[in-house]
Amino acid sequence: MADLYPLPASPYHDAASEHAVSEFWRRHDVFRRSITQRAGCPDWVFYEGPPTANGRPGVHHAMARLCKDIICRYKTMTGHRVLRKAGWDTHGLPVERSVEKQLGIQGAQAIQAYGLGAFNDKCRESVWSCKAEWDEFTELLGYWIDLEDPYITYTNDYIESVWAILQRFHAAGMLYQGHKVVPYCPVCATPLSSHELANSYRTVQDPSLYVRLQAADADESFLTWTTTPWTLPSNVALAVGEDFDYVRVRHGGEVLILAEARLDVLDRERGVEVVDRFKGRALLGRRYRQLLPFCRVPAGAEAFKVVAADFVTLDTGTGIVHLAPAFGEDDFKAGERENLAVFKPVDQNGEFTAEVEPWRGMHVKKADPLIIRHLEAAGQLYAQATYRHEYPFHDRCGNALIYYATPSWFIATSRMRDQLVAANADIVWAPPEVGAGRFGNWLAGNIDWALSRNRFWGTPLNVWVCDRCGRLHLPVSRAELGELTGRDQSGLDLHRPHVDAIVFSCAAGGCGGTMRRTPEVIDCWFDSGSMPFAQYHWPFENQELFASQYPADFISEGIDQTRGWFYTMLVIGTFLTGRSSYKRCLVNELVLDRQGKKMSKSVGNTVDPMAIMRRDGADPLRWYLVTANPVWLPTRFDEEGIAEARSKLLGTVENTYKFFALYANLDGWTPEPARPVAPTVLDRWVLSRLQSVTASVRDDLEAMNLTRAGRTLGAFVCDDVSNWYVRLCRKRFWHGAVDTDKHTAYTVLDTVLETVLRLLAPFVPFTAEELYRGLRAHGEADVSVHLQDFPVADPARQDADLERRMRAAQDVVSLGRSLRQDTQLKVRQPLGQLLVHSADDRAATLLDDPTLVGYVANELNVKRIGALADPREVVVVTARPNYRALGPRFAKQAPQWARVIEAMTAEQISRLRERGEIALVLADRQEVLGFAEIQVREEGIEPFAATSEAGLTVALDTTVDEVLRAEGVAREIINKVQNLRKKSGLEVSDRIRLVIVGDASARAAVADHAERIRQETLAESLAADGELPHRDTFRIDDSDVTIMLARI
RNA sequence: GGGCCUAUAGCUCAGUUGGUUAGAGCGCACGCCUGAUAAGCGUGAGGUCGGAAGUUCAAAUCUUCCUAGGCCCA
Repeated sequence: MADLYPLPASPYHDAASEHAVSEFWRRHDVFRRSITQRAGCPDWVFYEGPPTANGRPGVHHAMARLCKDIICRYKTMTGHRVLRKAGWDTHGLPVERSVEKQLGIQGAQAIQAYGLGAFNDKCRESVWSCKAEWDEFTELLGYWIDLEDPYITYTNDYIESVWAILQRFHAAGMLYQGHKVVPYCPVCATPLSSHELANSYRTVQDPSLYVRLQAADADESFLTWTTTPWTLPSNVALAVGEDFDYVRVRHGGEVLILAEARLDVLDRERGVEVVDRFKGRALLGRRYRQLLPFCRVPAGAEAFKVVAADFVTLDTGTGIVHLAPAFGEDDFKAGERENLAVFKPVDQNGEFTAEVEPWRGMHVKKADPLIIRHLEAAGQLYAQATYRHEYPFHDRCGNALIYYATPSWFIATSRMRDQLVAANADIVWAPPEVGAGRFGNWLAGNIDWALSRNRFWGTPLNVWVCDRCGRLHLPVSRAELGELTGRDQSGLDLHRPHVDAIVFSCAAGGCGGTMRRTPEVIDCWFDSGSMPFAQYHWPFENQELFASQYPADFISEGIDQTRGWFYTMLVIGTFLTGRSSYKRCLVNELVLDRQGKKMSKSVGNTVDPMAIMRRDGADPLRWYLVTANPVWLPTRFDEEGIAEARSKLLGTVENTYKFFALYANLDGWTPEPARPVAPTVLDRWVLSRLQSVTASVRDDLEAMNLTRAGRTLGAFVCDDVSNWYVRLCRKRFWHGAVDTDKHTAYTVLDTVLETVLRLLAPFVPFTAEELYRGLRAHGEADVSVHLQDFPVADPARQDADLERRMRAAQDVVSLGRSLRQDTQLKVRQPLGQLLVHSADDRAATLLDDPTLVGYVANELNVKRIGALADPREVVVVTARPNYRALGPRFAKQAPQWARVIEAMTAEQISRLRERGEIALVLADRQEVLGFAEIQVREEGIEPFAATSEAGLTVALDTTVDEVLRAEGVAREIINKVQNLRKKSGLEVSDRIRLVIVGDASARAAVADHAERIRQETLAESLAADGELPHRDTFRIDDSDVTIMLARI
């Protein structure tokens, strides 16, 4: 017959036991039912931030998904319907990259040559290259997400939603074309995104020029500095720091202007005479002559003047920075602000255009030496040297990148700044500083969103431009394209190159032009930020579903999403609905290696979560990641921590279940709610703790503090349930019939286990499920902990006073053990008495409770526990100041009063003890002090050993008289016999014959306790001499005792 | 260079509104239990709280600066 309460499948937690749980979930459709059974309940809306399936899942994904999973499972159990639609981010450069690698080609031209259609087809496949691994990852981790019906950003429906959103931005006048300075590879003729630059910096020597620019209105020159001579023909302004100090110096035969802090760059030998000193702001608006007069200033633009900029530093150069807006982002922004001309005499291959006549057709870097020579000849070069610095290179072709202004489409998000800041104020952030700090600062300094990418695999920018009148039109669907072109476009793939071929005539009256699509694709962050809308094909379908699922109650991602998904979600949601698309956001930090270094493939310190989960299962990893460190702090990943999670939490909870199952199976016990119970103080205590823990865990989960919730729960399971309750209750399960007390014990332990498993379910869903089913299924096929409600604390069962008393009992035990350790009196040696005292009522209430006293006496092996009426009897008392009370009362005098307290005599202390207060004098001042100001400490005197902690004093009578000694020896002998039995390979139930040979005192001890020795060692006979096969000799209480035994 | 975060025992982390005796787990040492046993329990050693200055009667805690690490952005 099968056990009523089956034991876990594996002796200890591993992947196999979890696999069985997974199978159960699949067979009984538990995930789906956990949602459908909450139909009609309030929605708790969750949005999945889409991962890309063409990279392998890493341990940081495990962290992020855990945060989502725990909250979603919790909310489901608290009676919400939590739809969890999966999503996949499928567009973007990483996908293109991997396909280029796979095809062995690189660069825009190579892709064009390969064929855009074929290339994008490859991208579409490549997106799923790691799909199988992701599926396994999701399954192994126990991450419950609806993979059947995910949103996929490359589908036509999704693209239509994105288009519809962008069209609205356009309709609101928020879309415009401008310029953006981007890192650019002139050899590959391709712009790079800034994150592609991350690892491409190298230290190089570049020319470093000091150049003089002749002032237009005086016989003096501005001295500037550059490491990119080729940008000098494009110079349109000089930037200074408004608040920096600048000087005019007579130097050789000339007058130069530069920052005072940079005077060192001048050649001292030519003489340096400072003739004037002023702030940078005095220079603003000054004009100078164009250095290399190749480019013309277009009408309406400014050029060749001094402007202010906050990026000017005094670390290098002259404090006067040369600006070429086409070739530097700072320069470009300053240029926009100051309405400066943009000279861009460099073509897309990085070669000078015809404007720069002397060097036209020459690659800019190659022209550097020629430019230097030219300046030298013209007397404009003050000095030259070389400069070592970091400069970016294209990691594909190895060529130096240049910063280069390219046309780009923007969304004018800076106009929404106030709205964005207001919407952010409504978001609950965990931890709060992310919202207030990093994210808030970023919003406050919001700049327009550069939306377009000159790439291939992405949502095409749905901007069609008339080639005659320049009018824009943004179609939003295949249907609209059909109308515009007069052809059925329902089968059209909304990707390049197919959409590139779509042209239609301009609708503007009498224009007659042709509208063609602008070639860019959209930043894939716009895709993912559109997901609240696009996942339901809004606004074309599912209006009601959308309305019920907007905004999200909860999202959770890594901190790296601050300016990624968190931002794009906020912008798009706020623009379309006036509010953020998410109400709460739980942020998780990176997972670092053991040394606190970032994990990276090249360093080889990555951790493979799959390998861990395939071996140990997911629950140890889950528990470790959540409880090791607050999820929003960087976690140093330590595999030993996983083993600890397994042995500590999972091992303990499983062991507690096994303990219960062992006896409940023997007794055939099942819950009988109607049968009367008689709870002991221990029962009431553990149930009270259970309520307190439940309340605390709920509070923490509501506040998205997963770590504290987990730690509270773990401490309860290990310390309170297993280590104290079960330990002290074991005997209740031993004796025969199921009487009221035994039934009560079963009922309480069953309740505690059942509740704990529901509390644990969101954190360790496999273990909780396996044990919960063991406890409750009884052959019913589809019982699942994940279909239950999350526990609610019952204040009626909470007893704060009892918890406090029990705490005191635990403290007394701990102090008593400490005393035994100090005095070398092992617990096996019985002692006569233990005395307890506390300034408050803890000792008294503890002593009033005979059950608690019994536990303590048993744990400490003492015959009697009593009150320590007058601590002076057994202890030396000292008074210690309590600064917490003294400080506010005496302020500066506090340390002096502290010294008065420390000097109190024994008489004074006992007077304080008796009356609760005492008058003390400092200088001429007399004050009445009480226990609030004075703490009394005790230390033992013979024969008592005493110690105190937190106002609780314990004194142990160390007297060992003949009776106690004999009992101690007897217990020692029992212990040795048991060890010898075990060593000799006997079964626990084997009966034995026993011979104990020792000196007179040992014989006396054995004689006194013969009955007990026989009973505990299962000895049929006990003799003082003889020969038996198994023997050993021990040193007990300073004499040799030989023990022999034989199995009967 | 800027913003945000972190630094406490050998390791991983707690430490409430400032209160003088800074805690836990692991590891280590010693010991206990042997009727939850491929388990369980206890005790102990170990810290000038990253560094420096300041505020205060009192600083791990508040302020400033510095150092190291992380994330994001230039």
